[in-house]
Amino acid sequence: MHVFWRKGFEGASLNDLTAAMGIQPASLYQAFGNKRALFEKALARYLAGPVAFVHDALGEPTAYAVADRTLRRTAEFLTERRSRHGCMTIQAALAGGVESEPIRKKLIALRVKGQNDLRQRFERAKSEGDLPSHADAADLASFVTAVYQGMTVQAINGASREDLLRLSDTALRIWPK
Amino acid sequence: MHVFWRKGFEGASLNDLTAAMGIQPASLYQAFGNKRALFEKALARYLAGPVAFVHDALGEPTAYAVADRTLRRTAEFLTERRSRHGCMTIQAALAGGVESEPIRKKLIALRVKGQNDLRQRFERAKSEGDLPSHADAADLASFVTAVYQGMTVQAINGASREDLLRLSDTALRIWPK
DNA sequence: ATAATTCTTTAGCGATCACTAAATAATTTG
DNA sequence: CAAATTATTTAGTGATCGCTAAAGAATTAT
Repeated sequence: MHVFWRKGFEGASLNDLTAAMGIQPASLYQAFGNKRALFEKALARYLAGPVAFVHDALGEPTAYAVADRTLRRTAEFLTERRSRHGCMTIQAALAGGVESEPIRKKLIALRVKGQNDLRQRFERAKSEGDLPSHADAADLASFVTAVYQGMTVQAINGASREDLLRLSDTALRIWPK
Repeated sequence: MHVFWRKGFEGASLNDLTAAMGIQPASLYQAFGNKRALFEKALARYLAGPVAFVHDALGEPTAYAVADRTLRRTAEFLTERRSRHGCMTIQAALAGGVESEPIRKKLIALRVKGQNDLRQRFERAKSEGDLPSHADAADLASFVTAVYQGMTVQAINGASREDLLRLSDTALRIWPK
């Protein structure tokens, strides 16, 4: 997971992977089938572990709390030592050759799903009167997601935790009252 | 430029490049030296052409107009057919192996510079009374940049021009008056 | 026109890519 | 315990990677 996280799908060679796992190529293939299947296992582990907070944040009581918690935790997460090189779902395969296209499509679906989850949560917030009726759930979801994604790039650029937390605060100033 | 733009630095093979240019590998090396030098030429052309509007927008008379123009033109740019696969400065080399590290560093420097240019423009706006004194130029620059970067990811995800223009509008609601 | 120079092609370099057959070692089963 | 199964290592596969020497073709300079 860490090798794919740092180097991306194409950038992580089998040599990198087997060295990190302390096994030989044939063992890797016997256990996982191929590089893509291994990546998907690693991705599942990544989603269930390091970035589970994104899903957890949906449980906050209000839409604002959801957005606030998501962005704040993201800022903290991206400035942990292990994730200074960004978010795996974004940078593991943004661009690449044809052989990584299935991976790119999978990551796109994942990102779209995250944005949809947020939209649905905000729609619920509207029906609960927690967001004003003039607020647009899809727009807010797109916005929070964009800030989240921009944070990843800026973390790779070397931004500090304070930088990203301030970015989070700035972004939340748009919140409809 | 288009091959690197679509596939990234590592994802673009010499075969892809020579095929697109209609020449043989040895001609490419005689003309450019190596793959990295060719990438840097293509990157320079990209900056001077397709995304020159980012620099141009700094010439707008007010800070708000700068931000508005930047985000709006970005939304339009990212939904042109040729750039549906994102912005080259972001996705050409976010992650990768050690051999692409100089490219990644170059792109990081470029993104940081863009953010700095924006910050300086906003500082000028403060001194011109065009932004309130309580506004933080660095925070606004980080914010506009993050939205710009998030837009790129969402364009790759398949967002429509209307989606991105609404995102631009939503983001500008934070603007300090 | 001839010589010098530049560019392009042909052909192939060593290295690394993802991946695997066959043999060996370890473990589990009866 | 022996037999069957599973896992690991050894040693390599063909394909592709970025790149280049040498020869031929085109262009430029004299």
